[in-house]
Amino acid sequence: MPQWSISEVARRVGLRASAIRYYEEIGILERARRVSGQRRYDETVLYRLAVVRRAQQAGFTLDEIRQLFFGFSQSTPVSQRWKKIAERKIVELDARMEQIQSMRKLLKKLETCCECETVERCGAGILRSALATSNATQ
Amino acid sequence: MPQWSISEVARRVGLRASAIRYYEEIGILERARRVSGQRRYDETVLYRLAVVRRAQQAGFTLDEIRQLFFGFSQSTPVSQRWKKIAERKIVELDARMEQIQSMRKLLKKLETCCECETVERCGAGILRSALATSNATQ
DNA sequence: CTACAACTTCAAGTTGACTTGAAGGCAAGC
DNA sequence: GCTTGCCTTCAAGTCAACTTGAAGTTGTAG
Repeated sequence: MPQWSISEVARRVGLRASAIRYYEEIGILERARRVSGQRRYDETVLYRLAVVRRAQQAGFTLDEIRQLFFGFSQSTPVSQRWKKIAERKIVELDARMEQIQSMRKLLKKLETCCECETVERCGAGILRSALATSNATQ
Repeated sequence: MPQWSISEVARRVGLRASAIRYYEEIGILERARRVSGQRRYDETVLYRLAVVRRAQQAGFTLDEIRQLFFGFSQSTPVSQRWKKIAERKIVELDARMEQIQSMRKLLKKLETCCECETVERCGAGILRSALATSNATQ
């Protein structure tokens, strides 16, 4: 069983030690055990941080991450609460994907055609398509 | 030709007036003409703000938006510079899409199966898949 | 003339996710 | 015993993207 210091963990996952301390402070990581005052970690922290990173990349806030993944460890097993949050989040993710898709199209179009010193024209297109697909977001 | 006040524009696009002033301040919007000190807009501002919103939803910072869309209006027509930024951005968007996909899968899996009081196990899965698909991001 | 709503500018505050800095603790090497 | 390096805590700073507040201006309605 390896016992890593905070800076070793930081190096392994590509974070700063300060970020890991911060995660502990806000409850994303549980309080690490200490050896003469210093934090010691084993490999489970790597997995936990992998989940955190993925979730962040997908647009979750740290608060949401704590709720979704670490909010109710012992009490609730899978729970309705979790399911609801997850479902809502999946809808959000789908929306984000569409937005990104549409931005990608716009970039591609501007990249190839392009009478695009008039970004306003593209804006008109966006407005039209936004109206066309109904006003989905917000 | 309609001439809107700042709060009318704000209402139409779903922003606060303060946000529109801020956009002018940082150069996302060009300085609006004034009638006795007050800003007046026509419809082109709607298009511009539509582009801005879409870009934001796709994860662009205001700084990037200014560079990409409004950074070099008169000087460069479509320019290499633009193309490079756009290409880089498209790659980024693709990466974001994949991350979101993978998060979606994770949520779905946790939602349906689920021996998931051990989020760490899922973390192990993520780490494996991250290694599998080569360490793409950062 | 006064009141009022809607605007103006400018400075300072807010939120999320950290980082940086100060002041100090502990173990290893010389 | 002293220096060095890595660690600790706690408070304050940073950045983006705005928002809020204060103090003042303008045009209209009564």
